[in-house]
Amino acid sequence: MNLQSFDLNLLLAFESLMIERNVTRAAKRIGLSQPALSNALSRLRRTFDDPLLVRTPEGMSPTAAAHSLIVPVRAALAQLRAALEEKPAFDPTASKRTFHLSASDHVEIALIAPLVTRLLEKATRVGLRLTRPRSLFQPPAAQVLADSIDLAIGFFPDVTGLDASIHSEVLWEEQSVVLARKAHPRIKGKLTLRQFASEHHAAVFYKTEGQGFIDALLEQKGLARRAAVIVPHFATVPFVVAASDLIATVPDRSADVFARQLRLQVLPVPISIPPFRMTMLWHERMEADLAHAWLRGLIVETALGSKA
DNA sequence: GATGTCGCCCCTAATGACTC
DNA sequence: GAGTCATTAGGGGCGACATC
Repeated sequence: MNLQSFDLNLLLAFESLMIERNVTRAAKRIGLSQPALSNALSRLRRTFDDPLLVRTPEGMSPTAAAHSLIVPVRAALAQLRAALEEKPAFDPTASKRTFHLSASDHVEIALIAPLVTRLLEKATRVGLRLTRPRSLFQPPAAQVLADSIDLAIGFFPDVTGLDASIHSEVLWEEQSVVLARKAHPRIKGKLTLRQFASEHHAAVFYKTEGQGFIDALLEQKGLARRAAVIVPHFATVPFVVAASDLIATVPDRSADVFARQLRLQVLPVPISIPPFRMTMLWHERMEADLAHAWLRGLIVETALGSKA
């Protein structure tokens, strides 16, 4: 590629698109009109000979090429920003900083474990301190992010109404799968919808009352399931499934981790469950913090690379 | 240095695709 | 059918380049 004929502003457009997964919001983010960003996207597509982001019912979904491109692009932009701001670059090998993260148990299993491996390779003295969010699906208040949490990572169904001071980036899209023990007497690599409804479940319920979304989906089809065990978090579920004939519907990343360790089979859910986006949130006051930008880059890199 | 031409990028407005 | 969002079309501004 000839760098002289490449508009480097396209990298900013690409970064913004990868963060927002929406052309309108990505345009607003970098101060362009929506058609201008749409045009920038089409130029990016021509340049890289790849659609990069494709329209889906859930929004603009990055291709494999976009995923592999964003890591070096982010690194290059971070270096440029550091150079332009004339601040010394963050040295991960020398830093003793401890980052405070808010994450659910699922995020800990799917992301934090591989993140720690990378952290130990690159920044032996940097620490992580994790706290459990008060509400799993509600983003923390802007003041909390500003004062006591460096990053909040989780499934936040509605990030459109966030305070303007909160920045967000989608890390990955999670699919749901079914876990059953390999020695299950009735399940051998396949699961019909009727069988899914008739088996006893280990269910994850964050609320103390009301109906779960899987129960609502089954009800639409005139079916119901029996939750023999209800727990408030994902971490217990694979152990319950491994020790019983119960089945459980869990996020695929956690399922992959536990299936390898606990002799479990992972099966497609025989009912259409929309994927949910795992998102990282941070306060705008962290934007100029090079150490924070470095950690965000490492998290994005880990999220892209830790999918089994 | 001044002027004209060309190409690029952004804008507004219109259109198309998709979902509910 | 209405609403949302991406794409396309046409026009204007601006910079690069060639010519005088």
